Amino acid sequence: MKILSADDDKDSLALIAFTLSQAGYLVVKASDGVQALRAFESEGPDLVILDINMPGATGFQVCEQIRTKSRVPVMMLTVRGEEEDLVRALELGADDYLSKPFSPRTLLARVKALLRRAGMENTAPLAAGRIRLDVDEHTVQVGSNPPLRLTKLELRLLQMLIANSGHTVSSDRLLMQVWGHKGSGDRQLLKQLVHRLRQKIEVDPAAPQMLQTAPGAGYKLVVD
Amino acid sequence: MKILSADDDKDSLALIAFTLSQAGYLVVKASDGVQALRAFESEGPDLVILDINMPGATGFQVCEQIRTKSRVPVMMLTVRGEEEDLVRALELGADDYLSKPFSPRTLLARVKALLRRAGMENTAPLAAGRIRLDVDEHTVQVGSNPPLRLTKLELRLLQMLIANSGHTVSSDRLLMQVWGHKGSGDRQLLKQLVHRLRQKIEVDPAAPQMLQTAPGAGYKLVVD
DNA sequence: TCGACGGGTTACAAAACGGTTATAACGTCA
DNA sequence: TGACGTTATAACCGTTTTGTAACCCGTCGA
Repeated sequence: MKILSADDDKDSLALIAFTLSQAGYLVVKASDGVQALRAFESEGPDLVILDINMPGATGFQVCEQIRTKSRVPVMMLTVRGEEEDLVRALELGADDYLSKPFSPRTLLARVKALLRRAGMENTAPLAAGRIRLDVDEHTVQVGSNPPLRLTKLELRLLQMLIANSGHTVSSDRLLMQVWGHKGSGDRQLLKQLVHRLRQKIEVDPAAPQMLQTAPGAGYKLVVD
Repeated sequence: MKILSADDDKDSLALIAFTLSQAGYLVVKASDGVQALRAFESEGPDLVILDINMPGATGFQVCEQIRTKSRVPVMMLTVRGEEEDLVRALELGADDYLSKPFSPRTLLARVKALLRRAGMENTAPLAAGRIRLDVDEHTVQVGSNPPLRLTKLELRLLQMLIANSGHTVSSDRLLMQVWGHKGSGDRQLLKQLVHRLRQKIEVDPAAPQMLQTAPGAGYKLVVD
């Protein structure tokens, strides 16, 4: 498990790196925003920890950049009392925050919780019932039918539904997970994507068996 | 979702209650530590917000008491610059803190984050007597009957009634909780919604057993 | 006895929702 | 560049949900 930590305060960075290393994580360090972005590109970490106040590019900018291309969990470090910063961070798509100063124990607990929530810890068995998903190939296989190619968005949607198979996932959450933060509120996008996905995976797209609608709530994947 | 807020500063308490109510939470108020503990016992809130400086019993004491019997998320309110307080609060088992003064937006963001972290956001198995509510699916199950689909408003109403099951909830309170500020004063909306909900969940909608009227006051959910 | 009031019921209109289709914008790759 | 697959935006339709108004019918006090 690889974690990218960016902070311009050497001591703080060292403490974070030490704590996480002790816990068995591989830590990549960056001491400013530009470095952080470069490291993000080259290392492809599973989680990112960003200090808000950094030279080069602020944590906000880095977070925003990362969110344009990835949904990797992001934790922001704020200084105590700067609530405005915090709100902005969450709005930019950060998944959690931690106020300095914090204890190593707290940091570790939060990191673990984030990884668990993102479903990173257990290599997500991307299958449910008769549906098997191949993320690398961008394909699904339903039953013993030949595999179908999926687009990026279709794949992500199906991924979310499979991860919660049997339970309804709210439209808002799907919007958030599939499109990132910007998509929130846009019903049409989801409507369309669901429609296209149904055309591909349902036997009779007009009477969906697997990708069912939960009126007023969202959608759910029904497996036998 | 029920939140207990304790603060001896009337203005502060009112602001918190208003903000959270607007966001759809059910708020229980307390203006000192003793009240807070009593309310905690009787209401069983899903989250507790405690001001540190309170007469009766300080936020510390209340937090400590709560922690002896519950793992409910606790947020502490501190005044800026009192670092020792903060550390002590976290040591006593508080999950988060907020420095006064704070913006409503900030409060809401933190509360949501806390509930999310506690896994309360949608998995709350809301139930009272023979009634079980599935917020994700937008369904109720009465006894062993097949689950019924509820609309958004019906769900919210039932949620409020279940959260206070056995006690009468005033019409004004329901109006506020279900529709937000705009609905205040409009009895007809509530009348209608109650009627529709009764049609769905009551065996004989003309003689309601569960969703009873408290004449001149409001409605209450009666469970065996 | 009357009439105002609160609550229940009925009926209908307005708005929101979900599915569908069409079309435009965008990105990629030959 | 142009063709293609993908994604975004808009319009339309039928259905469900919600809002609004009217009426009914008890109770209660003048």
